[in-house]
Amino acid sequence: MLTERQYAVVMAIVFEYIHTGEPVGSRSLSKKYLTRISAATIRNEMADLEEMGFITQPHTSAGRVPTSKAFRLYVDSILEGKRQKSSELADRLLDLKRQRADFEQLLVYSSQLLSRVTHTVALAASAPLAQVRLERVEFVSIDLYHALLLVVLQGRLIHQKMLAFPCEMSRETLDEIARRINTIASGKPWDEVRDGLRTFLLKELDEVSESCRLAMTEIDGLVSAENFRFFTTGIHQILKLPDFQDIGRLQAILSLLEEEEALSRMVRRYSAKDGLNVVIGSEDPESGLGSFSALFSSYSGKGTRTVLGLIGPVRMDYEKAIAALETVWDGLYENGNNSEGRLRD
Amino acid sequence: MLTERQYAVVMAIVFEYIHTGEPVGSRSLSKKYLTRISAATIRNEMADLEEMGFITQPHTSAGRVPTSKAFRLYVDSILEGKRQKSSELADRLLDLKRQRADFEQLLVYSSQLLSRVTHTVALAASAPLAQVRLERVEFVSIDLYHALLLVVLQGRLIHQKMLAFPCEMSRETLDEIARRINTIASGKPWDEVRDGLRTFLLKELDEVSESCRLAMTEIDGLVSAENFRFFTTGIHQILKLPDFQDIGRLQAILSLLEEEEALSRMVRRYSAKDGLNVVIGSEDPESGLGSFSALFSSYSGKGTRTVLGLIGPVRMDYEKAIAALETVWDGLYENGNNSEGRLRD
DNA sequence: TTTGGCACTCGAAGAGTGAGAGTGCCAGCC
DNA sequence: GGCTGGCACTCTCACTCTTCGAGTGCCAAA
Repeated sequence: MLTERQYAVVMAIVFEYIHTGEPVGSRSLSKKYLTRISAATIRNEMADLEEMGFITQPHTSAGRVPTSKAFRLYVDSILEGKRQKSSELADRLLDLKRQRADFEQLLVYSSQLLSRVTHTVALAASAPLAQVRLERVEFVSIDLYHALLLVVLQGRLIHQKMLAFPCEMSRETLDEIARRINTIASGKPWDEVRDGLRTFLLKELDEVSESCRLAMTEIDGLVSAENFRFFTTGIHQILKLPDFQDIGRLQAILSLLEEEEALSRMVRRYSAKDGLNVVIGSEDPESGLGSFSALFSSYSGKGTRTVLGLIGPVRMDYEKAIAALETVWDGLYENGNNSEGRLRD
Repeated sequence: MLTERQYAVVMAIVFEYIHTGEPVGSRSLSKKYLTRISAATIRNEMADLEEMGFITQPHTSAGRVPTSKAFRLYVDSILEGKRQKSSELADRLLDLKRQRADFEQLLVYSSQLLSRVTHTVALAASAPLAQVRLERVEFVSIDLYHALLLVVLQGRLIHQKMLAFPCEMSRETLDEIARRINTIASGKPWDEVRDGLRTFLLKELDEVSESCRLAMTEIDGLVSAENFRFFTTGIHQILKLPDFQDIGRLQAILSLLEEEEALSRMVRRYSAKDGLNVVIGSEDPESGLGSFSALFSSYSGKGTRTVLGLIGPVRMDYEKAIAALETVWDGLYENGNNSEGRLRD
């Protein structure tokens, strides 16, 4: 539906706008990018493109600003092509991996790295999948009234909760409870076993039923929801950008970043399918991104869903940002079996 | 060294400045606060006070702005008196406590509450004391090459680390290692046992020495440093304040909040003694607080040091903020044995 | 020692102006 | 028919000038 020339004009406008932040005029386009077409011709094309919704004018007699539709076109064109990996970034990630941190920690370090390199807010998240399998349950007795409940999930994912019992619970009792739970539930997807387990326990283990019931509801809360754990870094990075001297826009994004609930909804919505996704804030007012864009790389494997993302201004350097995210993401998962947080070296 | 009247003038200037944010003129002082003294007299006093360093003029023919010296005077006068507790705040905290969360979680909730009420950034931190006693060490075997190392410290403080072993480690071996460590080290302050333990282990447990040595260095890193764990909330709160429409100041504080290292240094420096401390940023340029002030409430008990704090603009409502912090802090620790994160109800 | 009065200072806000960038449209050219 | 150069028009931005008001400092009188 776009002629080749119109496409070229849109791309040039987006490119120029990303690099200057100012409305783009026909003359500068003709001079810098499309030297074979005159400014007047570009003006005509621009009028059409404006009608089609790719660009707008902040006011008469100003240049054109790309709309989210144009950004989408631009981003898709980048995603289609191949990006060059930054070998420097890959090296620095390798350094991180040598520090033998666990996977979650590595994820945090990676996001810090990303944030510094791209001058955006980086976001890392991991969540157990709903259908994750329960490996086993274990109690670590702390004193007579307290125990640490460890839920070991598939893929070495561990959730834990300190439990307070209303009555004395000996180590032996706890071990026995854990043994019984494991006999029934180990190896099964948690959402399948949960209900059966609860009724079983409440009926069979009458002598310790009160504590058991308590423990059960706790376990429930631990894994039942597909809750992301979030790590964000680099808020100060976006303050450096010339775009956000105006506080109002910052407020929106900071509220979003501090509100795990909203953040979780946003991430779940836009990282639904594995791989790299680009969300342009103004494309969907309900995203909560406002005048920001986000990139998400996500992957579901053995029990966990992992997301690594960037949040930056709509006119961020997508090419660089996408390349950086891909480089880091691939670095995280490369060496085959190293994925899923394996710690072997 | 200040006459009674000079003192009154300083207090009135600070009070008015806190509530308006504008330089305070002699006329409005005479009208609003010191009705028995004429503006001309106040002008004379102001000239003296300026010489003494309590107030400054942003430019000739503007009102006076209090300096950190004046703020300090004001804050001290508040701390001397008694504040009224907000019963609403106390009630909301009680609600939180009923949710049976562990102490650290409760601390986080409390700080969120504080942030909302005072419109400042709230900061919660907890750290094991250097001389904390080791209760015991436990390994939870995950698979042949991985185990979760749990270090149980005095006061139910738990540190943990996922360990990767370079060779197979059976559950029995791990239990044996833990048993030996516990025999020697349990009940002793960690910094005392550490060195002896290391040499003991490296010599005695030769057959599993490589893994042991690894485990030991990990334990070391877990407790050796007095590392605060930080939780901050409410960054978006300070964006609402009229003072910080200027990005530069925000940048300083956001960098500080995102840099755990610097934050830790700052907190350690200003919450050295138990109780409530007020830091006025401009009083000490090295604080990193810039044009912000901070309140810290801190307490060291059975193994942990806990800090709850607020960071707000220098001209924050200290009276309200101090009262709020005190209310929440007392709420956290009241009911005697409920302190230290006891979970009984 | 305190007070009223007066001249002076300075910044904030508003109006006016010119420069510059950009557009839309028209008429001519390939 | 599509492309281009030219021209009139529009709108913002930055700058200057002016006015207004709040506030001071100082002096002389009570």
